[in-house]
Amino acid sequence: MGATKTEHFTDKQNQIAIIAKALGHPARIAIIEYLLKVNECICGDIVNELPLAQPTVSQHLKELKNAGLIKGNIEGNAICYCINEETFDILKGYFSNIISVTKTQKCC
Amino acid sequence: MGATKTEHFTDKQNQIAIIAKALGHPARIAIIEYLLKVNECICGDIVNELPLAQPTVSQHLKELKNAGLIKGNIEGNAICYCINEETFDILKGYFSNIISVTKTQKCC
DNA sequence: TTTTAATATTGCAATATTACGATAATAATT
DNA sequence: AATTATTATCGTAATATTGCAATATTAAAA
Repeated sequence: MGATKTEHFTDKQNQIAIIAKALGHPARIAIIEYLLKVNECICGDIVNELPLAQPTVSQHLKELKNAGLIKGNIEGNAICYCINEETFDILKGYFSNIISVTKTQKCC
Repeated sequence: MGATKTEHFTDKQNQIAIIAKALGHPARIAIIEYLLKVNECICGDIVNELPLAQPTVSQHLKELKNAGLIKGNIEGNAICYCINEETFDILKGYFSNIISVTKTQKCC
């Protein structure tokens, strides 16, 4: 025991959870906000911006990329990172739907 | 090492991360979707719905409540749970802003 | 081709999460 | 008062995450 019972939930539930989980760390939120500010940048820029070591930043970037929240394009020996709008659209749509349903409900 | 460096990030970044983290598990997404379907319910209903033991469900409800995603009202010896729209509004607003900014950007 | 620059990966310690059996707490019911 | 119903808490094992030093990888530059 201890491992998440992924197989008992729907693909959609797992998809939303994976994306949300990737955003569930302040460093990764800070990376997203930094990308939003500078449009695009390389890993080293983020290392200079955040109070974290290079391997740690690299790991956070990997998780954001795996969840589809950012894109990384190789440019010479560096990698250019930027936000992947599509995945944020999925989230926005998901939460918009939740809000529209709750508007018709009355809470206990 | 091992602990998140919360103090190095802004309150807003930590707030969004805490909410996202609470949604970062398929069981908690399933609980939200069930509440959305039935409007309100008690813990035992969720235990019957999900393939998880009662203490596990109780723990997940606690995390959702701590993050402000659900509300729990005592009704006799049971507790009536329902979605807390306000917190989802925060998320929707946050992601809407991200999307509107990225629309003006060009990715690498 | 050696050096430099930029990232990724490995390995590991510290910490956090997940899940559940056992048990406690609380309030209604008998 | 004893029983029942409902939920929370405790304790613990299994697993996952976080962070970083050391090292590897890759491609440009000297």
